[in-house]
Amino acid sequence: MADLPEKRIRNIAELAELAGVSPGTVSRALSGAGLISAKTRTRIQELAQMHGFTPNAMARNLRIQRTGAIGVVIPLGHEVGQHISDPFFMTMLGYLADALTERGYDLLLSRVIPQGADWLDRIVDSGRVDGVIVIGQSDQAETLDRVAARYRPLVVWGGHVSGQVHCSVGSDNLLGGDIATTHLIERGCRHIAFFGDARAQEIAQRLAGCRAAMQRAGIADGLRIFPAHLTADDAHPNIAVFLNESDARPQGIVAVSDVVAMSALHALTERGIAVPDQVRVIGYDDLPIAQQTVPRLTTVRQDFAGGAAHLVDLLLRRIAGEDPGSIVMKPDLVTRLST
Amino acid sequence: MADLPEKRIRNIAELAELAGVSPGTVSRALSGAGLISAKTRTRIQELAQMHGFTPNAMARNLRIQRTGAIGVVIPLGHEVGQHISDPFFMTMLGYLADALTERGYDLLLSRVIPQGADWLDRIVDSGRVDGVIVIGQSDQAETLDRVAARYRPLVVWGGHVSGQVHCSVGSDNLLGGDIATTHLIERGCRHIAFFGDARAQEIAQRLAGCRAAMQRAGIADGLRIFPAHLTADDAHPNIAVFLNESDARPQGIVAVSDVVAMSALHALTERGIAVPDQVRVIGYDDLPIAQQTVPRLTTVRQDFAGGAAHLVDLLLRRIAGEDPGSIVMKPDLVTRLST
DNA sequence: AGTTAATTTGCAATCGATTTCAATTTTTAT
DNA sequence: ATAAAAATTGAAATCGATTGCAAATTAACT
Repeated sequence: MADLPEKRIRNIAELAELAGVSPGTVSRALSGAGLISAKTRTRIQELAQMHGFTPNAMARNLRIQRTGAIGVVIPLGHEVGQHISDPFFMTMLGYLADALTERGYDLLLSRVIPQGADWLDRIVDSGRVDGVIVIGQSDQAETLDRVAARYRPLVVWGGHVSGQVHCSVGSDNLLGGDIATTHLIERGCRHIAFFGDARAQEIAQRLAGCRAAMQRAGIADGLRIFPAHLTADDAHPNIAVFLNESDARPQGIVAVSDVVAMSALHALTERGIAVPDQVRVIGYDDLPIAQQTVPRLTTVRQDFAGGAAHLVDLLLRRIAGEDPGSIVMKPDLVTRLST
Repeated sequence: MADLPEKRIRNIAELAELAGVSPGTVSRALSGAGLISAKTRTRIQELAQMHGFTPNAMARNLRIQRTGAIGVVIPLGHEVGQHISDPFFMTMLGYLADALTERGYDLLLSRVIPQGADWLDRIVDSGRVDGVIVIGQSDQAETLDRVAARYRPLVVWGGHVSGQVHCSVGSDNLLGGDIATTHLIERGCRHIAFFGDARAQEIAQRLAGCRAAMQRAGIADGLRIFPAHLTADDAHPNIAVFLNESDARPQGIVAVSDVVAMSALHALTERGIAVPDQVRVIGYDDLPIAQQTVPRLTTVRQDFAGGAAHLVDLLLRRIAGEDPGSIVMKPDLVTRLST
């Protein structure tokens, strides 16, 4: 009777029959803890293993009323119609996937173009996830606040503003913008260009930090703003146009991300403008690519690993019924060769 | 009776009671098609909308025996212990997410370090997905074949070898390696270095193409191989070491990805070696960053958008019971300034 | 109007695992 | 050896939506 083609076990009841016990006992044996004798437990577990049987996840989910999955949402926001190729998302997603897997959750990915009022409601009410992490606030602060008011297991990667309803984890963007700008000022820049689309909340905060630093240095009117988009393909030509138009070329550029900074570096190099000698460039994020640019990029570092861990931690605590507040982390300056 | 705080509708039965019909009727009304009169259908749909009711997805899944989710697996393979920051994955993931969403499926993301024999079995048998897409074969061809033999809704992004059991979509890596190498040869290179870890199947194929091209040109012994890892952070220092050690500096570098090419560019630039004048560099993939390097990167283009569409298409056809074969796409040469 | 055909609707079984409560077995103590 | 306590096991209800079949309603046709 060695290994005849035994018929496949499809559910707990069949395994129970095979083992000569009740379905309830099999359930207890396979679901880890529970009141059951050690011998039957191991006997049934071995039987299950031998038949390659795994209890049906859907039935389990229905019964215990949880899906075991967390929705991770990447809103394309003000970038409508563009593909996100930013390594930022992959970096964040990677850390989140690790943190969630470690806690026994699956990751359900949604990329959405937030339009209409109910893009987030649809995800939250889908009944397919136990909680939702939104990566980036984009220009959707109201929507986030509205949904957060009625749906508790929701956390957002992004900045914090006073009075905000939703729970967020992110670095201090105001401080980050300030750090970047102050660094350029210390390097002697008095005309500075800010590259970034301030419609997104986090970016507006960085711009505010930038303004504050300029003001403090008494050179508030040395600031020019260029609303660069975030995608690499898009940023570059626009930046080229900007550098051509620009009557007074800036001495320093505060870029809203490493990707935008990279575009700027590229546009500058192409024109034969030396970095950092003629123009200094500072990025934001400190993604792996920041070490690969020529020259290597000075940037404001965000702790993604820590941030992802916090996101997951806060979310699980919210699922458990607690009500933890937002977290604001301090960004660091990483000095390399572009300034 | 305007909008009193009506008690929340939790399931189809409650809605049915409220509407004065049976649960079955409500189900038919909400699930689109079915035998039901137009009036009751709209009446019940409006009622549902007004109460913000969505039928429970888990119960539905259990009953109709499908999850509505597709598992997308990123195996870290021979890159054990490293974080994948390669924009390649985000690019692919983005296209897949779009294609799946369009077809009404969710995307369940898993990043796994393939170890032990059953990493893929666990995902496939989890009962949480209706099918699985694996991004990249890494060095796991046997595992993929073994699982594919028993689990039909499985497709893999990667190369095709004759006799392969699993269904794959990818570009012709042999041809791609050949194209890249031939291009360098045409530019006058006779000493060529291949940067890539040939333990991964796809990369081994590219290397074979590279060899073939060298052979054809009668310069088979001008090839040196450097097993660069794929992650940007890792590649660079190793490449630096290689360039130092290398007794005879290559005239051309075939990099296994744009990210590795970028590292090579960086290492070369840092040493003051001019690209393309002293060393020519060609990448692979044609990711957005290939246009952002200095100098802009010549590369072998893979059609990710088309590939993702094919992956999803083949998978859904397999789920439907068909048995479509693998797809091999032709890669293109994109000539820019690094060669 | 009367009869048959065509639509709608309701009833109840079903998907598969979990879990309460009661019944049974085993263990412990006297 | 016997009673009481503790530990296992089984029976059956439950999670919430779907769907085959039968009943009831409406439409169609002569």
